[in-house]
Amino acid sequence: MNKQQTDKTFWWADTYQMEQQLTPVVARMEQSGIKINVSMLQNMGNELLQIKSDLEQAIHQIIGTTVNINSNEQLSVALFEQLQLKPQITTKNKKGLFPVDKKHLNKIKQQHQIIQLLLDYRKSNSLLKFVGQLSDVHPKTKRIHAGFHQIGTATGRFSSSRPNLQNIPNVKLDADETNPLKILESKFREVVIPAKGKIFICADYSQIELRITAVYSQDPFLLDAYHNGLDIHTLTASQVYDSSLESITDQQRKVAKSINFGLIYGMTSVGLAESLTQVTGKVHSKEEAEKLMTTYFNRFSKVKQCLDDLIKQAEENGFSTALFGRRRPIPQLRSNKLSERKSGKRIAMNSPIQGTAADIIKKAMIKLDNEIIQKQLKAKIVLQVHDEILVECPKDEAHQVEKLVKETMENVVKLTVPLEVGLEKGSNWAMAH
DNA sequence: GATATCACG
DNA sequence: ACGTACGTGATATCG
Repeated sequence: MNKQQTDKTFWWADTYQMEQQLTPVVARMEQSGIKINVSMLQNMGNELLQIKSDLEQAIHQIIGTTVNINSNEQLSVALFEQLQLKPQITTKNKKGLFPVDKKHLNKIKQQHQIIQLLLDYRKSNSLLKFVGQLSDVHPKTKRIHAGFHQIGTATGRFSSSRPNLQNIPNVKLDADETNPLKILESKFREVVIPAKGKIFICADYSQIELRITAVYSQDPFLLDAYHNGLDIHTLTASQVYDSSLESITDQQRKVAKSINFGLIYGMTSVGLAESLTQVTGKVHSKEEAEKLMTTYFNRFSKVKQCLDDLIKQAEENGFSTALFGRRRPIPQLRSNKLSERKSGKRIAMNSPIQGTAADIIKKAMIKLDNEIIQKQLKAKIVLQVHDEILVECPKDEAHQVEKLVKETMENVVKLTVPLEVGLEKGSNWAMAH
């Protein structure tokens, strides 16, 4: 390491030091691994194989056995040329074919019974891949030891691989759910279990990125909401629709929630319209989304100002800066292509927010792990999923560790809005108990 | 190796 | 007149 890197004045110093402190924490996390209920997973796999082969047979019955369902090219030809289904989209893809992605399939679902079969086939296929990945356990301990990569992402987040434990399906079932695939999907976090005599404590930051947006913008509505524990989406709806908090409908709240998500992503009218269409099940136009955005930014003018500032700073510097000094170069801002520059602007709005959240949870992991060691507890951090930490601990430690995790995460940094942590305990990662 | 698809936050 | 939400990893197909 050269002298410049250890110099406190070097811009990377704080972030670098934090990453160094985090390294042993990650090492312990990887070494601990996490236990899998292998027999349950196997049963799920068998059930899925059966479902998949039934679907395969039904689909081939309709379009003929020569078609490879996994080939989008062959599938597109089969649907739109052979079966003569009417595409609900004007633009073709690069191969000159109509797309067969989930979004488009959903639009043409009413035209033919085969579409639902295809969607289910894809789902069973996708779930079977998780079965395969989670089966890679140590023969003695039945634990998988995934990789967690503390550096490497553009924003400062973790990534996970071999297997990726940060994209395990997270489906909460409605009480009246009967779809067997949905039910199977909801069981994937149930096969992730603590060792004998231990339990899981799952702690997640509530809306951490939106809170960071409040900190960055110092918008009075957002600050007020988080200081007084108001429902942020309902508040947003009441501003956008100019109505009282009590009169906001479920639909209006859903719209507001999409706006708040979009905010963090540097939303566009098309992106918002698309998200609204997904969330509400009704078609929403680009123009409608544009009006919503205009109203939103009029009401939350400091948010608008803050996003503009983030862009301006990134354009001047060539990089974005998160709250604790983390930088991300954004060369797209100096591209000759308009679409690239626009993309760069969205990155400039999102990176400081996502990056600050990443730093906060990293700091919390360091502090929590150190506290655990200092107090000679047997608890272990076993997973991190961006705004969530999963701890495995002996049952007799549960009470103490629960409190420690929550307080550590909530107080690891002091911001102008409080950080709130939700806690769950359980005998598996689904936490349904 | 690029592209598409699909799982997560 | 464009092309659009941010960040990841795994897998199958196709050239």
